[in-house]
Amino acid sequence: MGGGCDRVLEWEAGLPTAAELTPLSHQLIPRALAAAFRIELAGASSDSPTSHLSFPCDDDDDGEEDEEEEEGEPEENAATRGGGGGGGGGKAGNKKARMVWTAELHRRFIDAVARLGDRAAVPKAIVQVMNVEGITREHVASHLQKYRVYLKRTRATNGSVPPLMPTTHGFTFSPQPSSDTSNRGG
DNA sequence: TGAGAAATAT
DNA sequence: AATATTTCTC
Repeated sequence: MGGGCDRVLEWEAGLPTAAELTPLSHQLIPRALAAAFRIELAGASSDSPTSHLSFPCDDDDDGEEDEEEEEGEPEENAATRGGGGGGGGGKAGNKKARMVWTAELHRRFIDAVARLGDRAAVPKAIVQVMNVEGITREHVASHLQKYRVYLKRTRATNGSVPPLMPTTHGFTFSPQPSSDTSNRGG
């Protein structure tokens, strides 16, 4: 089964292009880091303009237990999906619904945080580098808490055993920032 | 205004 | 339990 340690960022193609990163480099990201991206992106010259991920929102007014799915919209998690995702039929203009943090969304989140670094891993920046449609600062802010709490928990108990997350999402992210790791300087 | 954390609500 | 919302502080 292929697999093993697949740290291959397949969604790498969905990363924001230089044009989108440029505005970020204004002050959010250290120039050295931003510059590194430019090099990568420049050399990659990948297609995929911008894959917009969106959450499978289902408006449910009364929301207490019991929920039925009538719409013909198959619950398609953006996860395990390359770009297609909501681009196909999902039309924007969704209402507010509970955000479903799929593994894919997590990846964007984790990766965004990793790229920015503890220094700039703020909701505002994360939201931007994730480039997920419909996501808000509050969304990531809320999850950021969970994420941080999770880290604290794992670190507090033991700094190396719990590779798995007690959730259905599976927070399996490697401590490795990435191959580029251009955080040099200083 | 924006982020971080805790409490709190659904 | 997971996510959202609110409250408070910096």
